[in-house]
Amino acid sequence: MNDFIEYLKQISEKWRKEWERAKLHEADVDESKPKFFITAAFPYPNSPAHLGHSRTYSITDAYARYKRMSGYNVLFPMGFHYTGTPVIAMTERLKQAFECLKKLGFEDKDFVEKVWQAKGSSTIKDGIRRVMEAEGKVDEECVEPLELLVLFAKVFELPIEDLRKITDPLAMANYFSSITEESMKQMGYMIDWRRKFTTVDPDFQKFITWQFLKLKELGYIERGTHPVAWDPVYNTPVSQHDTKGDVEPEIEDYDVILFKVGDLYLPAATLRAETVFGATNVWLNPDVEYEIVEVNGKKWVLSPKAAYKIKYQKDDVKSLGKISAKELIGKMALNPATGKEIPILPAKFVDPNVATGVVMSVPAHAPFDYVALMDLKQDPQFKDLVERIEIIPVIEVPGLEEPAAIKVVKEMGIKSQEEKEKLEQATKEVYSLEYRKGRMREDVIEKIAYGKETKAALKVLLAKKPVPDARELTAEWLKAFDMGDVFYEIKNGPVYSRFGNEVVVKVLKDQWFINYGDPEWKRLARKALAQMKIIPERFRKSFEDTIEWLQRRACARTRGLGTPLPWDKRWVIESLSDSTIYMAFYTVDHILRSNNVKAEQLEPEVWDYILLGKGDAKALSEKYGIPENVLKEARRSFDYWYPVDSRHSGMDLIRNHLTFFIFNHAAIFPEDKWPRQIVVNGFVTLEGKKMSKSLGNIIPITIAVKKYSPDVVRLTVLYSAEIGSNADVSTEIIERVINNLRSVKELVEMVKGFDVEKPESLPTLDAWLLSSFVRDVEEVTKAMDELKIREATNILYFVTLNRIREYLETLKASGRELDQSAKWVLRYIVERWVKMMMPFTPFFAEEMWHLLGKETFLINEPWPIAEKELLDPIAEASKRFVERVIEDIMEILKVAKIEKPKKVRIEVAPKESYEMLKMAVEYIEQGKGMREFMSEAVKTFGKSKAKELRETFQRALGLDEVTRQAILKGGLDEKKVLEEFKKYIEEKVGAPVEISEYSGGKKKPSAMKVAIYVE
RNA sequence: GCCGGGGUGCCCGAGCCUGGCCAAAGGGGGCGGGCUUAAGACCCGCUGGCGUAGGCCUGCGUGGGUUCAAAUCCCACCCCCGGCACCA
Repeated sequence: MNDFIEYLKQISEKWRKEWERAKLHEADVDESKPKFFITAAFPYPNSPAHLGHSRTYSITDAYARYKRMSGYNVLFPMGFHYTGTPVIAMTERLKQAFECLKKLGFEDKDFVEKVWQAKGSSTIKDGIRRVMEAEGKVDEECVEPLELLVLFAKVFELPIEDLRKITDPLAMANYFSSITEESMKQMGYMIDWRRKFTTVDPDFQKFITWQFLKLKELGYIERGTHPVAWDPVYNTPVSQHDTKGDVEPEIEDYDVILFKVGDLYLPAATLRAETVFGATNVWLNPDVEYEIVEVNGKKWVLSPKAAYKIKYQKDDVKSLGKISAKELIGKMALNPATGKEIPILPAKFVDPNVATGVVMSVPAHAPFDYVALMDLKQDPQFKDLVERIEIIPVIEVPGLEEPAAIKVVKEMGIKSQEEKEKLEQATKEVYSLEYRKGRMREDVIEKIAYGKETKAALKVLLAKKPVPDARELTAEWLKAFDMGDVFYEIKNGPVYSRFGNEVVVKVLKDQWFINYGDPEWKRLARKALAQMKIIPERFRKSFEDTIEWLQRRACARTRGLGTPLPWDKRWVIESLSDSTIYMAFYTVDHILRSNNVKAEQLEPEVWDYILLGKGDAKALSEKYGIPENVLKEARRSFDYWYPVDSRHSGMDLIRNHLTFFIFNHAAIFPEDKWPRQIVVNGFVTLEGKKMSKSLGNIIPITIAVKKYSPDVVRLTVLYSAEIGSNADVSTEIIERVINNLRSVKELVEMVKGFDVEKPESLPTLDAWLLSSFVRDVEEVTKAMDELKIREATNILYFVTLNRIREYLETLKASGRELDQSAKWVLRYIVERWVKMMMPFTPFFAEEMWHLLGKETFLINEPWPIAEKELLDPIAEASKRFVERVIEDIMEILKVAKIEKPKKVRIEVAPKESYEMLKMAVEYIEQGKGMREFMSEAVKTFGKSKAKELRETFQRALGLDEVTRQAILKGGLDEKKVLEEFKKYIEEKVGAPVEISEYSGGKKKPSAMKVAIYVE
């Protein structure tokens, strides 16, 4: 096995050189051919590319190669995404790692080795902790940065000397992009590397500048106040690609309701403002030292965490000191909604880390509150207070007598607030029930302490209203008289930025946004999507939902590499915003660069000309000093290659990048330049497990290639799963792939010397093989058109291979040699078969092609055509028929317990039986039923045959399509076929076989169903 | 609750779009045999039940339906997974 892998690696290096020398992957404008522009999402060079990347790129490449062989002029380019936090955060962590080593006095290589040993089968972090403990140098802050160092050194096998050199972003990006580029070349991707660029190249930045000026001109850029997820240390907004674990931070707004106590306010945070009418008390966590903070001129009591968070959300926040919860508990607070005084009580379930750390208590509708109150009844200090509390139901649900919270708590048998899990489940139930079916009770309003006018107004607004409406109204009403406010919280928190800091919500005053919420823009995006092909189609809905869901999106950062915002250079355009139409850049950059066009010359007007065809080349040439022909060539190139015909990426990018891609194209380009197709693929898992940094089970492409060869890696990821689902790479599949490639090679070596004329006619066996192969060609082609790559590879590397093996075995068992016919058929098939392997295992296919004596580059050969005239349903049906006869004989032997048969006699049906069957098939093919068939057939064959006719029709119904075709074409001469395969049958059955016409025995054969006698 | 995916034999997993070569590909595991001093690798056979003649029965989440014929099409339901909504 190792020898074979060595062989595969060797041929891959050989052909890589040959291809590069021949500039085989460079694509230029060629008006004589239809073009196909295919792109895959470019990577962030913050680590070397791994198997997960290789899936997207291998799919893209296989498709590119298929299209090229199908007659298209195919352009497949690649670049590198240097922008933003992904790269910079990695350098920060690496820097920290080296500082940690120094601080803790570890020697780098020695440390890494020790960790790797200590790790065992657990996580890298555990390994680090073990080593730290063993050496008595524990520093939790250092665990994470050091994890990265170990990952790079051991999993990615990068020399530590190299790592020391790449602690600034540009150096790191350059280093990893060159490794990734090399691995892509090793994998044989058909990339036109002349067009490579990075997102910090000056000319690219000018292109992005143009794009943003366009967006601004169109009114899609806004400046405004908006809550954003924020790294409080690095002072920069964060989104999915800026967080650890790529979590999109979600912002949730709590309504804050101010309960007055003396000159202080308790800001209770709630998601259910409408229940304030049923608030019976306010909860504080008795163990927390609260802080008094001045917000908008009022003194709010907040948990320490909330006091910290609110500084990012409000102006003029002043800390005024501390107050322990105990000082407030027992006092009365004013419920602003009802005008009634309610007590402040202690509750441990109140989490000071969530929202304000102050909660209002609505026992009728919140299980936590209800249970906490019941608990308090046991407390002598609060017993009296609690017993005076009257539970006030605010919401009614049809069919429910009791308030929902109480009912659910009773049903679930919850006894104390310690039963957190149960309570959370109860809460879920109550809320979803009341949200969907609940309405505000009329009597709620009666109980409030305000005057007639207020009551009347509230009654009109709230009584009998559905919960969602009432919620909004209540919150608005409270805000209107300064008793309500908003507090933002990270909903899926805690979320950490890539720098390692806990993300907070910041209300940004002058942030720049792209407004994907613009209705006109949304309309264009919908239209663009509607015209686009989405593969697999079932993801279309996700795109539609994302288009609807997208709103304003912060598009600038204060940190990281990238293009400054053209009108406000303090900001850098963030990574998901500068990568939406960059495919256009590939169509022209090598032209501009090879003609020495400088970034300074690439002013917006120039881009207007190149990308939109606006303006006059001659005038622009004079103005900016770019030769006119260069401008024209760039314009022509863009116009030729654009739009993008197929865009490839992983499915995690649907909700951001891919949808932004649609939006931005729709905004900037005319309709005929909108993308044509998006192809989305799933992830790669290893032996059923997600690849993860912490486990260190990531396989970089470079290492996989070293271990298994490029073709094996490619075929494995391509074959593992169909495009839309996750692909599991396992040694099991890898081994099968290797074995099959080896078998293919053996066949090619056998066939390479076959050089014979096409024979006059083919034996049935050969005609069967040939015909089946033609069907394979047809199916593989169809599968590739639909990007069913698993299906295509399955047919080629497994089905076809097995059939050829079967053919050879049958040939041998029939006592035939590799005669002219066999040689011709095998040669015919193997040549085309090898061709079709080009998209999936290009190096291997190329080598096989040349083994066959060919001298052209296979990628320049046309994709095989399924030659329909070679289809032979009679041969296919005959082969099946023979197999069926053998099966039947074996079955008889088994059932009759005959171990060593002396002789097998087969009798075939008389002609008449065939005529009946043919007639039956004709009727079935015309969609006619048994009744029609019988009435006509009885006339032809006579009434005495009625029973046989009925049976024939039944049998015909069960026949497969190919056999039916064969019968319509005249059917098979069963006797002849059996004679032809006699030796083979004898070999299989282990006894001499005798074939004859029906001789009137007790078993009556019929068409396609022989009579068998075993002696 | 909404949207999407899924439930297949001891296990994994294809098939379902386009109904019939489907007792259901391919693996894995198990059993038996070959090769070998032996193990491993490799090769062959068996692996739902019954059956002394190629047959019958049961079967692809559950229950119905369409059809000459359903794993495949339609309806309803149950369960699992992902996303969203919702939830102190």
